[in-house]
Amino acid sequence: MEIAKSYNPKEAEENHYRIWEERGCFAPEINENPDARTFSIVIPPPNVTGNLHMGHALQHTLMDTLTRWKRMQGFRTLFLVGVDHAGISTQLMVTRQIKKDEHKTPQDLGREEFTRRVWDWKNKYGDTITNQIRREGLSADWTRERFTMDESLSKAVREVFVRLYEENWIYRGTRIVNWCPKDKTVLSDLEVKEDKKKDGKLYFLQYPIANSDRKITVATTRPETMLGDTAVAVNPEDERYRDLIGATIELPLTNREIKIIADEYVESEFGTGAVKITPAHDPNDYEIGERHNLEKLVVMNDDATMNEAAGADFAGLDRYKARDLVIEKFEELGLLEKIEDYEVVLPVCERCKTVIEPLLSEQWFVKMDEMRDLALNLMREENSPRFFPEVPHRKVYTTWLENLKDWTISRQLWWGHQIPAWYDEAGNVFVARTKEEAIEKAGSENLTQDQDVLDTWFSSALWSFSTLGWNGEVTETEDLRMFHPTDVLVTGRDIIFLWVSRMVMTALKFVGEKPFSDVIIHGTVLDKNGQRMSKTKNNGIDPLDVFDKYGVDATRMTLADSATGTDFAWRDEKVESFRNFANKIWNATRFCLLNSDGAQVDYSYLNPKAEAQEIVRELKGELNELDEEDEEFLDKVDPIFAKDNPKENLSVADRWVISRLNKTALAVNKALETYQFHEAVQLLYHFFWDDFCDWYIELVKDKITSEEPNVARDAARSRILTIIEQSLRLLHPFMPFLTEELWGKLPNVSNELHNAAYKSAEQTIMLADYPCGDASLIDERAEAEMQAVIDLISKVRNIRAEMNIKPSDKPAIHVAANAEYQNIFAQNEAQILKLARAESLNLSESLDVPKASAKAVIAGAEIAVPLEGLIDFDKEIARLEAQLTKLEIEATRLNGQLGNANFVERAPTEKVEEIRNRVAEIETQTGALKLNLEALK
RNA sequence: GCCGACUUAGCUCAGUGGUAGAGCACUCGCUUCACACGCGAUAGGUCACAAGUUCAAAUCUUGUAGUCGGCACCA
Repeated sequence: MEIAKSYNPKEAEENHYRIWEERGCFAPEINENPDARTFSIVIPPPNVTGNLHMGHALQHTLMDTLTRWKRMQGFRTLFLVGVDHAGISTQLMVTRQIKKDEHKTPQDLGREEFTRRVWDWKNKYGDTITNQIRREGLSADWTRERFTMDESLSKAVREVFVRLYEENWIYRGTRIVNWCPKDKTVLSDLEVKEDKKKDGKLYFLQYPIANSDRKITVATTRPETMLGDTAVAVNPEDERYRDLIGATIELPLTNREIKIIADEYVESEFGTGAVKITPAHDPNDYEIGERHNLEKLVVMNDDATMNEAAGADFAGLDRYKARDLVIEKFEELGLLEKIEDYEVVLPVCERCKTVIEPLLSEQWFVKMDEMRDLALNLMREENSPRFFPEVPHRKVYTTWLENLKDWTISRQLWWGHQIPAWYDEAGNVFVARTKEEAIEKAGSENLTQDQDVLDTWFSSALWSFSTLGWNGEVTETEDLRMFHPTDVLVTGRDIIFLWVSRMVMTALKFVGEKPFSDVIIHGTVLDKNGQRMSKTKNNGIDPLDVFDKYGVDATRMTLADSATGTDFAWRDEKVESFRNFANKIWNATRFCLLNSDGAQVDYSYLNPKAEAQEIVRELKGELNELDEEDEEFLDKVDPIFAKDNPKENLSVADRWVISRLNKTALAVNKALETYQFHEAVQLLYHFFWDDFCDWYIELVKDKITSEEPNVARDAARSRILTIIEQSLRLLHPFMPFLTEELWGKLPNVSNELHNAAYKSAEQTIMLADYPCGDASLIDERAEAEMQAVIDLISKVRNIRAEMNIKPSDKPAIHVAANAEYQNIFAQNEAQILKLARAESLNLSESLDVPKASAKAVIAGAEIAVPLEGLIDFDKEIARLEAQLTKLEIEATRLNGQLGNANFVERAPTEKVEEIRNRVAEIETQTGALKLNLEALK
């Protein structure tokens, strides 16, 4: 067989994905079992404008690993993918492009033409990220791919809006909102981030009191807003100002007069204890304004320039120019008391980083109190969703819900779901699913639709069920019945509020059930210095580059190897080690294939009992009353499993590796059940590399490379191939491409190895049965015996290395042990001689060797390697003393424990017994070492 | 201000009451017929610090220091 010397990921990645998709392997319909349990997962929809980043790669790896694992277990799986329309980002991107190409603004084109252009852009470039997702190997059902602007999903959005409005859970109102003057749209609280500015200033402005020569000083970080002041507030308890309450201020730079009012909100200790109140430009001032019936004077335009209400001197000025001018004028008037340096925290737009302007405006809101209670009750009553890791996310989630404010859902954009509200000429609002319905409600055809669109997250909130066909008109579909609630959501911390919580609320409200059972919150991939990756820092690592350099499988392993929920610093060395692992798997398989004549993949080489059970099943048809015909039945089975049957005739090493394999399979499944991906990765890595490659292959190498065909050789070859086949299946959810590539090269693999649900599908490892591990094949005795052999070989190798014995020199090995251990070593003599590179193995009850021997002790045996003329006595003494010291330190500690009456009395008896045994073992070994040392001195 | 997490080998990280682990890097030795992306053998840690609970603490409790995150406030 031709097989390359090293693994080339590119070829495998290009071929297999296309084939899997073409054959429909990703679609749940591939599962033929009508009673199959289902497993479903929906992707957190990335932005249609987006590019794949490491966070996606991590998230997608975890989702796909779970999906592939469940699929192999025979679940009817759905991994649903799609993208969202990313209102602001997409509109900005297309706006920029039109400006560049045609020197036009969206307004020049008009709404209809502009949205057409956005669709053009989407159709042309919108599949960038989905193609990148294919590259990752995600086993997603592309026939069910969704987009938040799809007709049915849009219909769902309108339906939800109308119903919430009808129940008064959506309302329109005038509030202080977060306004981005660059994007010219309102933003929800969650889309506003903070930016610390060390070089901020606090300005102290003096306001003259009317009919008096007194002044009151207010402190502010935004002097320009004083043009919109409609009061100054002080704390009613503040002695300094008590007599001024109710006094009139002649507001400088304006010809307005404002009052001094008293409000508990003001903290006397802060600043001057007097606060200028600008109800139209500050959320707290707005509250005070409401309490005191203050005028709400808007002095800014939507682009953060001052408007006419700010006065002729200021109208048209940018907010920062206006600030300078206000200060200049105050200085001229002698009313600028001082300017202090002050660290300010500015709210900025998450996307464009422009400083947010709090602005009084009319918007649509979702009232969150009842919505919130739906989610809180679900958590209280069913502890759902379950967060992984539970700490801290469960608490963060519930605390956030408890303090939730109403959600601003309108956006001043053209790209998105236009709000289904129409106005008649009198300004009356009619919320309806369609214009026709609105006309009917209004009794008039002269209606104009609300110009705004809905927050993208409003449509994402419906993702778990709108993607499965729910749109208000259609509320029951086969997909909903089968796949909703989904099983697990995998997402990042930053999206718990924006998306996770809102999906919970809307699913409960509209489908009457939770959207998912479990939520995995994965960690953040940091750069190698532990810094967050960001465009501004330009320290991002492009997953596509990593795929090119190390392969997709190695990248997936690297990502899956991070502890669930924990941030980790990206290290190229780590991907490299998994690239090496992939190559190791490739070469181990290659080696076995180069020696595979006469061999076949056959699970009964690992588990003869399974074959016996299979025969039992087959014979059951003939032997209806099995119990009564035991003797006759056993006669039929026994000859097949006679002692000379190669499937039955297992060596210690065979039983050892089979035990290790099954322990690994059991533990991997257990780890995946609790989303401990890194645990599974570590188990597979160490089983395959350490147990299987470093020991088992080496132990059976002579046998399987034998030129001469015989039953024992072919059995060994079959066994090793079968272990590889099992390992590839175990690894497949993590390393889909490599495992598929190799699996297809093994002799006698076919769709017969598929899970029962996929028997008639074309052969592929992704539909093979996932090994669940067989506890009955765990053989502790074989593991203990094999450990003794490994220890013996390791000690001899150690002696060889320390004593600088040339590889070509083959010393004799003398071992003193009891009959049981002698027997174990005798059974493995050939392997011991080969792996320790020794001439002979001499077993006896006690050692009788020349003084010039290197010695070692292991549990149950003493080892000596005679090294006439080769031994360096000083070095040997140092070696033995090092071993002795190690053991004595341990003995001191353990004897200390045993000497403690409280320990012996209170610790569990097994523990005490264990330590006594260990002390006895150490005594034997130290005794031997001391005698050896004596002999050398 | 409130809540929370983290601190373990040179680096990146596992490890929730019973002998401190991995990968990488380091040191030494190997062109051993699958693999130098390899094989073999070493070395390396007061588990941040302090007190407490316990027969027993990296692990539980409290405090301290440092790092980071979320929320709130920010005149």
